[in-house]
Amino acid sequence: MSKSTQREDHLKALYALGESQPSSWVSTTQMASHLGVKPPSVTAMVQVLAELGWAEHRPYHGARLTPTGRKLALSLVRKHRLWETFLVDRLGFGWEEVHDIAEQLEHVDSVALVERLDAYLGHPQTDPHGDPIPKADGTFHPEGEVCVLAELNPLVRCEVKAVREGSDATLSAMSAKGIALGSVLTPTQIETLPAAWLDQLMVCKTMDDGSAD
Amino acid sequence: MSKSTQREDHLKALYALGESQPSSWVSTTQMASHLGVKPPSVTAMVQVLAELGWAEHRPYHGARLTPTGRKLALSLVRKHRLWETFLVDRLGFGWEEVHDIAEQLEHVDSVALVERLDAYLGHPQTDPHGDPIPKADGTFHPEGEVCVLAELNPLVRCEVKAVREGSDATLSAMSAKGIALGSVLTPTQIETLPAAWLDQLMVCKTMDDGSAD
DNA sequence: CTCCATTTTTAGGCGCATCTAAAAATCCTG
DNA sequence: CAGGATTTTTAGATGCGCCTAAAAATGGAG
Repeated sequence: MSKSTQREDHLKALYALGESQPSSWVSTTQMASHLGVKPPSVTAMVQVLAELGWAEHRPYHGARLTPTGRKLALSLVRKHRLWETFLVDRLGFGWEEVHDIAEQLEHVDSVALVERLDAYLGHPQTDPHGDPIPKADGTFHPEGEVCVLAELNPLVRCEVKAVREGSDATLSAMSAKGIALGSVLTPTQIETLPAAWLDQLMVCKTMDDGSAD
Repeated sequence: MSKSTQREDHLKALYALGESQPSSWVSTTQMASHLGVKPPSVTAMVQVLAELGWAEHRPYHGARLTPTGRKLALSLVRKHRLWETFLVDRLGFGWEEVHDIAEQLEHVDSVALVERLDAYLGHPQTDPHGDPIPKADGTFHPEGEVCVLAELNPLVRCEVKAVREGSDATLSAMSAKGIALGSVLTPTQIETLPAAWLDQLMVCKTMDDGSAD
């Protein structure tokens, strides 16, 4: 709120249109129709974003995010997708109902809130639509990044990469269940595991079903 | 958001100052210092609220909510306190950190969101500061109102008023634990009860310790 | 390469919420 | 109850984000 909802919306539009497009310059007309305002309003706002160092404006050619602007846009996307996840996973909304509400929630200004929400939701990697959730530093969870099994959200096929703080007893119990480094776990399989293991198994998403090789 | 955050803030100020005061007329200067703006700004806004039918304005004497305005103000208080409860109970914030965040969240406009949040939190009757949370209809949970034990939030001393859907076995198990109509349950006691009972026991808050009579 | 159609920016206004300064009403004191 | 001190409202201006209409730049067709 403090930093102006409108600026944030223009920033997000610039990001959304810039990513999905071959040429990196986004026209003000495009942004205008995306935002539901008239082109002159966009021109004015783009000039403000340029003064803030969040965007470049090449008159009569279009606008483009600066690295700073991109980071800010990603933090908005992050907030939006975390809130959507909360609304669907926790409050039981249908995925098609949540966009407008998340649109409002994403403008709430509190770093602590976002980070606590992220932790509360189990550091989800994608939102309910399956779109990836940027991390706090503005990067994405790369395909194949290692995380704690407990934080794998949504549950997907994954490969065991390491075991943390495992006693000998735990390790043998795991191998008794056929779990070892390189094992592939399916969502259904994961749900049958002892809760304590979820914090010990380090995994990464995989397409490999573990049968080959 | 849609209805203007500022109007809502003025409405809330009017409610807050009007409730805690003997005379029902609130001066614009009071509101101004409460809101951190200058008196002329409040005058202007109060005139808008008056046109909307949310407040009465008696020039040079002060302002006062209409019944409609009071209902709107209560729905804002409701949202504020529900969000505070969420932030503390679910996200683990300290009670002193949450006011500013709740201040932003309360302006999010979605009836469905508030009602789902309320249910998710277990229909709490008070917020983390102990202030009562208005119900959706703008009334408060009266002292002594009957609710399901599962929805008693926060846990306080309460009296058993009825048992819902209890099989004979359940009822005798309850009496074995000393629970009957009129029994008084303490928070520590409640935590030891079988989870299933929480949905069956109808209780109301009480000060009575059940020993007399 | 010129000229016209299209896109984009500039110019000039409007509504909202705020401000300061000045005018008006109230209230308090003698 | 008169007059000055205080409170409150009115008047007029500012910043922000939006608009429409007009001017300027681009770019494509002949």
